[in-house]
Amino acid sequence: MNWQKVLADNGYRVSGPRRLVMQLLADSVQPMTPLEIYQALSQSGRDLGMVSVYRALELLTELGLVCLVYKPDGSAGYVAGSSGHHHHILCKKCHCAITFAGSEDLDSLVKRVEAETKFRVSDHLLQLYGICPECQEKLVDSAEEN
Amino acid sequence: MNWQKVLADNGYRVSGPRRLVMQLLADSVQPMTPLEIYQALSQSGRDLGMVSVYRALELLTELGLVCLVYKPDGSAGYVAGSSGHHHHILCKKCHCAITFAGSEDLDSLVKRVEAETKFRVSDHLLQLYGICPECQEKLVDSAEEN
DNA sequence: AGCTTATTGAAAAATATTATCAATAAGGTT
DNA sequence: AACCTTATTGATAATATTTTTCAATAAGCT
Repeated sequence: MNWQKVLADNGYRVSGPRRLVMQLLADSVQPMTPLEIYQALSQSGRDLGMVSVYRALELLTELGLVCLVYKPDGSAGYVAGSSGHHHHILCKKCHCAITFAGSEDLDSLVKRVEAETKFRVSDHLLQLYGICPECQEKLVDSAEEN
Repeated sequence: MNWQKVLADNGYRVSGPRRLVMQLLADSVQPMTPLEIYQALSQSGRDLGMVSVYRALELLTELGLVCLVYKPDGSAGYVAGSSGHHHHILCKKCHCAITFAGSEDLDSLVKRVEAETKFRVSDHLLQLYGICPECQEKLVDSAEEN
């Protein structure tokens, strides 16, 4: 199911700005803020308003086509989102973000916390932070130079 | 280890605004935004500047005395933080937030993701969402009325 | 009580986000 | 392929949020 179809099936048009934002995020390995998105598109000659970036992001997020992720410093950015239950892992070095599938791995934790707190858990926010394979390589290389 | 001591031990003074913000958050069951904190304190007669709220929050967060949590709608708020490795669970009804201890529950998930992605994981962001015991009660009560 | 200097608060500046509304363009229809 | 309907855009203005600046204040030491 491609993103154009998701838009169409929900009664939305595949407009220029939406296409630009979606494609940019799909091509980017790093989460981007609204301003970064606007600047990247402007600089590559696309003419669109900041407002359209906000609106496109809002809609695409609502439809699950992009996700809001939190960087290690607490600031937020958008990434193209895969379908299904998933989470993100972010590299602290190069700031790339990739997804991993959600699974029943959290079940035992959720059960424990429900017992402890008497909450009924319905949902969660989970992100991992670390160093991506490429940046691990670079760290090894620079260590060898010494 | 009380919060005054943490401030002092790190070379900071226990000032009026810092005390007000810290005590307000300690008494609040819900995460609060800087603006909400400022308004709550102003309305209860305390005279302090918005800027001081921002500065106090920045410092207290840095020292681990308060935590930034993300509400279900994606907006953020501050809560008084307990010490040690912990996470938060938020109620979708009344928006109260309480902490639960972190543990090795995530280990198997982290191992799986490291194997899948070749990332080296160092850190994580985890929050749970659900319905707190009190709100579960209320839901039952209101159902009985019908 | 006095001294030193971290901290505050008011005001202004810089950023970020949202609302308004006429002009435009997407996608169906002929 | 031209036309019509209306969702969507973009320019501008209005709001809201966060940061900077710097003289005045007060926390904590002596």
